[in-house]
Amino acid sequence: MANATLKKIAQVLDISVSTVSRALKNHPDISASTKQKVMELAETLEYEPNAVAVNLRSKNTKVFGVMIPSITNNFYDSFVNAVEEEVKKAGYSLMILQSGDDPAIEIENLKIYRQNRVSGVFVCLSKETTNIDAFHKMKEANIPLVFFDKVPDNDAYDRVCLADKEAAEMAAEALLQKKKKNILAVFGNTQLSITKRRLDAFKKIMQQNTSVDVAYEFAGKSEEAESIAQRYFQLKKMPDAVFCMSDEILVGVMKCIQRLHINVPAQTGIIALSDGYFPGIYYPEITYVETSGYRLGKLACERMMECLKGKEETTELFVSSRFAEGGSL
Amino acid sequence: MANATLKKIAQVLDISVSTVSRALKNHPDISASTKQKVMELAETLEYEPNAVAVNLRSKNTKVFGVMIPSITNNFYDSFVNAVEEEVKKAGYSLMILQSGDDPAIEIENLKIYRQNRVSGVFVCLSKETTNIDAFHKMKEANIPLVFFDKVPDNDAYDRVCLADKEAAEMAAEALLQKKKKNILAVFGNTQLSITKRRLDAFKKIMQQNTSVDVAYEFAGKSEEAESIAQRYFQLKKMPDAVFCMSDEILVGVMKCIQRLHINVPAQTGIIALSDGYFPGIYYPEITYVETSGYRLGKLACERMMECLKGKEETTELFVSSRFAEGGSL
DNA sequence: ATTATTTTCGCAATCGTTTGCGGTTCCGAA
DNA sequence: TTCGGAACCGCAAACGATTGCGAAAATAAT
Repeated sequence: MANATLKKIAQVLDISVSTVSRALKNHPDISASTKQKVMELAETLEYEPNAVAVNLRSKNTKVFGVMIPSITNNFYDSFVNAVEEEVKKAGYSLMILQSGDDPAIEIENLKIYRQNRVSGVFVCLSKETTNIDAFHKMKEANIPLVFFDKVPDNDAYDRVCLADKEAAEMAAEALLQKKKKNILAVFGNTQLSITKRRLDAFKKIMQQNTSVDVAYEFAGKSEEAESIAQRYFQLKKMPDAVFCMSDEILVGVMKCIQRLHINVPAQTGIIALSDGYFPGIYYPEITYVETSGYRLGKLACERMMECLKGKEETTELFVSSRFAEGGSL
Repeated sequence: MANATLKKIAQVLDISVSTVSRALKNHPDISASTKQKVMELAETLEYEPNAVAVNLRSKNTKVFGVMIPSITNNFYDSFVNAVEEEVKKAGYSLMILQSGDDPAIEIENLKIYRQNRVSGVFVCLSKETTNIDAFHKMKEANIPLVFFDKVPDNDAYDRVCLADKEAAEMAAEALLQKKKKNILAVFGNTQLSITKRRLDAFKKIMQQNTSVDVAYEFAGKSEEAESIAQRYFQLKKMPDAVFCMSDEILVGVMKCIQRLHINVPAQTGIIALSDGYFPGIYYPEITYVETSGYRLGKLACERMMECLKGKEETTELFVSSRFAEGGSL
């Protein structure tokens, strides 16, 4: 008998629904014998509480929203993976929606989250989002928000980010230490704050060392990174090292490296900021500074849980970086 | 005023809750003037229906479950991507749970889906699952199930699969057409039915042509594929082509190719079964037979929608394959 | 003016669960 | 015998929305 309810159990035993409810929760008001009977019947009827009804009454759905530009992305994957692992321990589930980097869909999605009364939402902003008014409504609806990765420029929100500054600095210093003198540095979309932070930090280190020549380029997609690399590696004076701000860029650059049969690290060095998967698929493996989506997910969960406990002050938190030696520099 | 309810609107306008409900749904019983007032107030109060309450009453949550071994997997990603895109059109959302290839967690997850009264579940079985009794309960609870990719051997369930046989045949024939005579064919875990199907089809074609030498090897992970390739490419008689059953294997093989500086396709040809992303990151791009997670997702959705409409007969459906010319063969 | 018919709306039940409050029953103590 | 207090359980409201049915008011028909 699937879909048993408290009422059915009550009718069979000829007792009230409230007694059944209390018995199943081991409430002290109920006698041992009654509890026994109720629990046995519940067992044989395969009773399972209707979460929807429980949610309505408790006003707590135990569901978190996760909004990302696209799920087909290694970085977001590992973020989602971490979050799913973590919140499950506390009995929460995930409702994942993709924005497709479209602010209109983003707003639609927020509406869905509100209507479903999720307990909180993890948000990575789309590339195109400039106006974050829509997110205010969530605050009004008392739904905690934790931004990650692409976060708004607003101290009124909780944000967890990669330690972009630190990571870019580590990479820059590694390049200097290896005495690289003619560096191609490829960054992503300049609109993104993530790009700005990495770029600024990288530049700062480089400017301290005037004997180093750095060319800064920007690529929104792998293909652009590939053609940029193509251009530079056909110069008489080839770069002696390439810095890749992201996996996407690394992939593009490496395709060019393969095309031109450039020997790494003999002819040129490579260093990237990465989650760690892609650096491992090449030979030699790429030296990278880790920017872990997984650890970011864990951190975001921690923050979310604090929000649920009523923490008021908003903060910006960072996950630290780690240098991972490959053989490419 | 966030979290407005029908009741609040009713109180303000001094009318009944039912009238408010009908007015918002444009019910003919309600006068135009009343509708006007209700809708305006709903607008200013930013009323949004409580999906939880609606669900309880309608017994329809408009949420699908998606259970996969792990979300950090390109193939499942594109599947989930497709499903999310598709079901959103019909107003559905997704609740994603990972099994971690653990049958016990799988059963736990099914319970969560039942308690949340999801409208249906897309399931990819874990590698370890042998007993599928737990899935019977879903049928009893009247929750439609659509299995994909790793599906049970049971005609009582709906299944959508890649056309493994067809894809493996296409790849095999491409190898023959290119007059390859000494082929290394790397397959995945032999336990998986997906491996068996691909292997059988591939072998069948190859056996029709006795002049071709094929070495069959099996790798559960990228690293294993890499060391297998390493072994074969150090032989006096190098393979003149490699067949890779999956992206995972392709990545491992390609790492070896890079390590040994083997020229593709001059020294050896490569062909793979793949979703299409990884073949594009190498130069030359890898020739592959497409096994699209995305299209599998679309197909699974179609089937799910039919289940909701009450289709009784269960079927096994396949997504066709497509040959994609790279430059690696 | 009286009856018939619309138009317009409210009552109350329902979905399944939880919980404050009050009401029996029963036991032992005064 | 009577009172006090556990021990045990049910009533009813609540969460928010939907809907069949009946009722009042307004309009039309006779």
